[in-house]
Amino acid sequence: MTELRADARRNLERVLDAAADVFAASGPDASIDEIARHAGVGHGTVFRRFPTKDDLMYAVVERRVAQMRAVAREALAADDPGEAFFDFVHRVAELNMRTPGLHRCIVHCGDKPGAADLERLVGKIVSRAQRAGAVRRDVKPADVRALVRSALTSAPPGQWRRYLEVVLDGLRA
Amino acid sequence: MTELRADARRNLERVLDAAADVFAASGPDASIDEIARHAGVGHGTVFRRFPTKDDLMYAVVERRVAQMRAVAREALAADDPGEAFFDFVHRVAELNMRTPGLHRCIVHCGDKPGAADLERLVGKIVSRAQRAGAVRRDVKPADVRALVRSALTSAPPGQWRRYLEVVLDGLRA
DNA sequence: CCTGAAACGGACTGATGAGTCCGCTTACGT
DNA sequence: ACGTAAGCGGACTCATCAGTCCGTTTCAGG
Repeated sequence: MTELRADARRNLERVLDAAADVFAASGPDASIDEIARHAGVGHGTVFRRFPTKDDLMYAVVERRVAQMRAVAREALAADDPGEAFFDFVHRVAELNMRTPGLHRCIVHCGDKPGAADLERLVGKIVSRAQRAGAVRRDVKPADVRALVRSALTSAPPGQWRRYLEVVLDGLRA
Repeated sequence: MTELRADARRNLERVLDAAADVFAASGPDASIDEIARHAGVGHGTVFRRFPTKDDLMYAVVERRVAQMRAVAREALAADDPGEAFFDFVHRVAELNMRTPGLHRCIVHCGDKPGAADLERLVGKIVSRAQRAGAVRRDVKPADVRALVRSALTSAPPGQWRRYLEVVLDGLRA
């Protein structure tokens, strides 16, 4: 069952690549038809591998979530908890704002794929920074995520760094 | 032409009231059919008065924008510029968060209706507060609006006051 | 080769929602 | 009261998009 025919595997890759491109460009509203066209296959082919549009989106989003987990693990290994936290936020923001459409897909997915793990890591980063007195104590990790995310998505193109600084200033103890 | 027949005027009011209710409950995605049903008229009747859905939404949004203008004028009349600014933001937030759906409509409208005027008033409030040293100088009125708005819309139900405080802290000089 | 299973792709369905049209109804001036 | 224009409402069109189905094509093992 894991053994796909050669053409099938090729098409599967094409679909995933196309989906990454199109979702990155148009966000979660991208249509399956457009992705299929971009991949050079019929949309029936897409649906055979991914029964629903969300399934396809999760597959694309998963890669990004994995990257973020890696960044989070690095932050936990760093020495200064406060610096680690702010650096982590900056790096994740940088990662996501390179493809704002994909970022909106992550939001749309409600963090379904490998989110629990990432959530746990972020929780550690935040509470460590709070214990070190670098971050105000009346916020939870979910609050940090929501606030940062909203600053990023509401900023006009090219302005998100400034907006992020404002929110991060507000988060300092 | 401005003289509507009595039944027409009655229906127009019903439509506007229904639209206010439904948009407040469901945001900009509310369908014309639902509004018409809620008003007890056919949807043809709605379209006769408001050629497009956006026209109807603007009409509803206009009322709220007028309220905000009034609050802004009060703020400009206050003595302490810094206090006036933060108080203004709080009051506008309070106003909008009582009907989050309508708030989303305002966002959707991109501030089309009477926004220029409101924009101008807010500009004065902000720069006055900046001159008084209460607000950081590297933000423009549009930034304030975007940041506050994003904090409000991204907060979980009941949490928006906390989120607003974080952003306002970030905006202080 | 040659055959059968796997894969393909596009026609089709079904749902939704904006906006149009027109035959019927109703207000209101005379 | 009555004629008519304003008003009504819902059936209809049109577009979009997710998801299904099935006749045809293509791969791969013997």
